[in-house]
Amino acid sequence: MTVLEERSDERQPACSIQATLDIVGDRWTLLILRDLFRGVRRFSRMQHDLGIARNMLADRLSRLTDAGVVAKVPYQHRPVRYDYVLTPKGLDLSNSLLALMAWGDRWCHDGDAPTVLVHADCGTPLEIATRCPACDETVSPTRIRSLAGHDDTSPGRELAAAGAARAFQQHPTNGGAL
Amino acid sequence: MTVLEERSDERQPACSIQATLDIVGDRWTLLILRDLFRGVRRFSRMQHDLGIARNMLADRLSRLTDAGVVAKVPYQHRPVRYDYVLTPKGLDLSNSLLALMAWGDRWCHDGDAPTVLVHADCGTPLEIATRCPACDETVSPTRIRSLAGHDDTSPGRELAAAGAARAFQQHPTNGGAL
DNA sequence: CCGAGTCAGTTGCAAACCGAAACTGACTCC
DNA sequence: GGAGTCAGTTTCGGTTTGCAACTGACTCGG
Repeated sequence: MTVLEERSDERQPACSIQATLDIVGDRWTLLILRDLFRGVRRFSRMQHDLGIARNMLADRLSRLTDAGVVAKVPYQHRPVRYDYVLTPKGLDLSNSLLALMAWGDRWCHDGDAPTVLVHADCGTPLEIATRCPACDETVSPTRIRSLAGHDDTSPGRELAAAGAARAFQQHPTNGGAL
Repeated sequence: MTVLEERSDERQPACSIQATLDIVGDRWTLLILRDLFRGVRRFSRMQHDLGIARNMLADRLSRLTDAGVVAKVPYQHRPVRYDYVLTPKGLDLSNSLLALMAWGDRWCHDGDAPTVLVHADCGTPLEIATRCPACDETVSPTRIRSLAGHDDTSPGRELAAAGAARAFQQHPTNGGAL
């Protein structure tokens, strides 16, 4: 039992972030998914791109396949050789990858992104955002509240965002990136 | 040198996803950030919430502090005890966390989210989306193209999304989540 | 002022994880 | 038919992880 699956003991039984990390919460797994999104489909190509050990790659791909995130489609028989392609479940991770990438662009590369993602229809650089469908506007972290889904008791808790922002203001000496 | 920092050998020197993962690409780190977003600020509370070993927690918090994602603000002297709060850099990770959470809601809990995030101003459940600011619309993964930022040669590559979707259609027998 | 309790963080050690290299089949190409 | 490629699997030693116990430095009640 590896660290990737051991969380079945469920300390936070119903946390979706934990559930997601149980599947993709591993540096190699996320980098493999990045490669898949970029169109890399072959074992050897990924191995070369990532510099990952082959046993690790084989292990991660089979986990992803078991999880239904990736599917193996044979491109050759005897010996069977597979392309690894994203399933709909895997494609749906694009927002997550994009959000991580956007953060890296902003904070690790001073905003000048190594690769820019643009809208295929008009060429405009894309952005990722939390939105309120009713107000039809982008919502800042300070305007987010969490609501218990079922078995919790606190309705409408303030997320840390606002509080943290306040607390942080009071100590402007800390934090490198201010 | 841990797995968290060893990537300075830079196989993909300018990949923002890799850069991001160098900082937060670790299951504990992301769960710690989740707690911070929820308003947990004390060492002992996090330790109890997460079930993480204290040395791990101390290590991760000091990494996050070094990275400027978290700041320590003392709430007591002799002995100095700290609140851990998100810096602006840390707050900016909310989109990433939300995207991971949304994915877990959809694919690990059949869509019935354990916790729902709503707009503080109107109570509407939020969504996270990739958007084109010019077209003012949500962009699906298949309509995304990648553009090299500077030192690459391939302008306007098709991301895997479209191709993978096609390839996957041709083999509808694979993949658990169809 | 004393002893119990709490809290943040460190140290020791066994277990789990990781990656390099070697190995295995089963081709493909000349 | 021999060399080369490809997708893994196995082996093995070093690194990392995490539990448990320990260390300071308080706080609190009396």
